[in-house]
Amino acid sequence: MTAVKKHDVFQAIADPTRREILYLLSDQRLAISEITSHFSITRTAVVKHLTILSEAKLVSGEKVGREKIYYLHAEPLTEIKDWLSYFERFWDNKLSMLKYLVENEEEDKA
Amino acid sequence: MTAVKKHDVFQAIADPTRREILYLLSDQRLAISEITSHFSITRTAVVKHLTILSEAKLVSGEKVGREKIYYLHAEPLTEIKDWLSYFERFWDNKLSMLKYLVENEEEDKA
DNA sequence: TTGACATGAAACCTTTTGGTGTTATAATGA
DNA sequence: TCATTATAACACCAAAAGGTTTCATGTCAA
Repeated sequence: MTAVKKHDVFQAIADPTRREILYLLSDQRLAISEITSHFSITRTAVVKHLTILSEAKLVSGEKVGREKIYYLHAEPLTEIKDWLSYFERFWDNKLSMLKYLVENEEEDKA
Repeated sequence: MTAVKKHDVFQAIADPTRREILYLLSDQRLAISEITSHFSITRTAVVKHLTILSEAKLVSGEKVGREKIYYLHAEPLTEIKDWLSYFERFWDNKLSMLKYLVENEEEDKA
């Protein structure tokens, strides 16, 4: 898919297959063929998804014998969490927002 | 880009321009041309980004006179927050994880 | 009514995505 | 040693992403 460093963590989680891979690796370390067995796509396609996840530093692979074992590295997801935190006030403060609107409405009446 | 409903919220936030648009709209409602003035891309490209954001229900547009005013609708971002919450244990529990590892190491020594 | 402004819509272009298939190489196990 | 297993490394492909340009249409303000 790609050669150099390109994909960031936002792009990495954009694909449902990649999100599923992250979920699989949250429980256990898995070889490429084991990951592939969970999907209906080819091993080659899985490897490309793993490459993108690697570029985003979300997974790492380690060669063990003839297998390559992948494992989760969740820390980069904090970047998304941080980005999200800015927008949290727009749903967390729904009640205070409503309160504010009601108060202003009463001022209009007065 | 697309006609029918296709893009989900994960795809919508994958693009940095779209994330910037969401940020712009968090302060104020803006017309298409006003949004465009913040970027170095054409109005047409901005409209396509707005369409994708609309499909993900993250923004809505309202025609006012000859302008089309867009505004933020942040609630769908909770889907990302919820997804993220599953992985939070992998960075929040770093200290407990370390504690666990140290304890196991001592057991190995014994 | 006439421009200037704001948008809509279509056609087109290039690069990236998400897949496939094939071939080659390395480790395993009987 | 030999067939099997697990990957790596390519080449190839259709469709989607992200842009652009061009032209048409609706609206506001004189």
